[in-house]
Amino acid sequence: MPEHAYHHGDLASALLKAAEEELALHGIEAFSLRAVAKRAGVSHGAPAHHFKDAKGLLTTLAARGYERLVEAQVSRQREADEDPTAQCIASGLGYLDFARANPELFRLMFSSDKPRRSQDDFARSAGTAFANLVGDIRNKLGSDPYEDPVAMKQVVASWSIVHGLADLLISGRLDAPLAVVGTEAERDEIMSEIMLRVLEGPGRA
Amino acid sequence: MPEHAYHHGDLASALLKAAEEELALHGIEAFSLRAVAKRAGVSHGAPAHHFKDAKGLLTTLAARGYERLVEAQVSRQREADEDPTAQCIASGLGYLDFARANPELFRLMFSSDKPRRSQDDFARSAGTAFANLVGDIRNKLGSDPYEDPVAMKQVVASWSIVHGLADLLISGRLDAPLAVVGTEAERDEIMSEIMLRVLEGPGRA
DNA sequence: GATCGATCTTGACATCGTCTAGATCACACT
DNA sequence: AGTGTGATCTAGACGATGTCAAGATCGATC
Repeated sequence: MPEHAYHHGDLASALLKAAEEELALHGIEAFSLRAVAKRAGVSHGAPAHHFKDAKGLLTTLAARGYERLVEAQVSRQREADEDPTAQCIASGLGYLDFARANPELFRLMFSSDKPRRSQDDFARSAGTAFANLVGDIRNKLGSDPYEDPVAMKQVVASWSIVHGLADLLISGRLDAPLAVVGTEAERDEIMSEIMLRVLEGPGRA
Repeated sequence: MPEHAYHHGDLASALLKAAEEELALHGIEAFSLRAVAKRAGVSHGAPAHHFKDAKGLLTTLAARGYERLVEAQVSRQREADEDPTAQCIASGLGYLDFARANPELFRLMFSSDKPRRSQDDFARSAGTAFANLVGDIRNKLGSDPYEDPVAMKQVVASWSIVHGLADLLISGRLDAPLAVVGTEAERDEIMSEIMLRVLEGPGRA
């Protein structure tokens, strides 16, 4: 394999890899397409042939992110009890795992308008991630959220508590409040208990 | 008052006003300092004398945002029952009001690293907002979160559910799930019930 | 073995944030 | 009252950015 093949062979994935490294290093707000090209060892105009523009590249990167988000959730679910409630909690913990491991990618996926949400790969990946959440809630409640408004409200509530925890966590805003927490297991325990409050549904009060 | 005074008189606040308009129009990711200067009717170099750089301007803008966030919360609290739990709910609804009314400013405040969080005005304003939350929880639980870990956990949980709802709301991700919701009162009712689950603390399950 | 399309390079352009030097004005001091 | 001094704003420059257009290079196919 020549050191500098004119045709890279698999520049698309090389660019995605370089883009993620750049993203993790400098964040979405300092993201530079030219820096990505340089990191991949190609000229600044090369990416245009594989991704229409910077948004195209970032959209696909975000789409891959949703796939890995689901993987992180499923990974937790495999280790958890098969009880529907435990599965929901595990899914939430996986969501937090992913956010903590890939904070800038998480921001790109949820708090940026660079990705084109209507683009095929993004819509599909984000769609399956949401479908999984809906499925978990259906398993727990025994009713389809698309038919039962109460179940859909549970979807909204569950997503919101997990997403809120994730977003505040990666922005460092829970550092001080959670300063006491020592081990990771302790943190998981706290997060689980908080998510459980929402999962238990409307209180009797 | 001359049409074009060489010395503007109050350029600092004129720039903040122009910056907020630009922010609301194009979002933080397409924010341009030169566009702000043009909107304020001054040269592109003028802002530098009042704010060190773009981050300086955006930091102060975010700081003002926190003050208005608190105002929105207090406004809801005044209309609510004086019961501590109702006050917490009202504060959350004010948080949602603010996010929906100023989505891009909200993003700047919580999901951007442009603001310098250590800058005086930002730290102070954000600190007050957080202190209010801590105060509301203390009123409800009767114990100081800074001394009682259980109360601090309640702070984390309450902030997270409200913030998660707000962030997902302004990104449009709850549009489909909440499509059924008709009136604003209905939406408030749903949001209140969800927040109440977290406020009621650990379930008995 | 020539051709054609896909891939990549190179250079150009407008726009961006920031720096510097200079113009202009308000205000205080003599 | 006149002067100058500092604060305020303008104007031009620089490097960096995303995107576009034109050209060079390679692989595959006929």
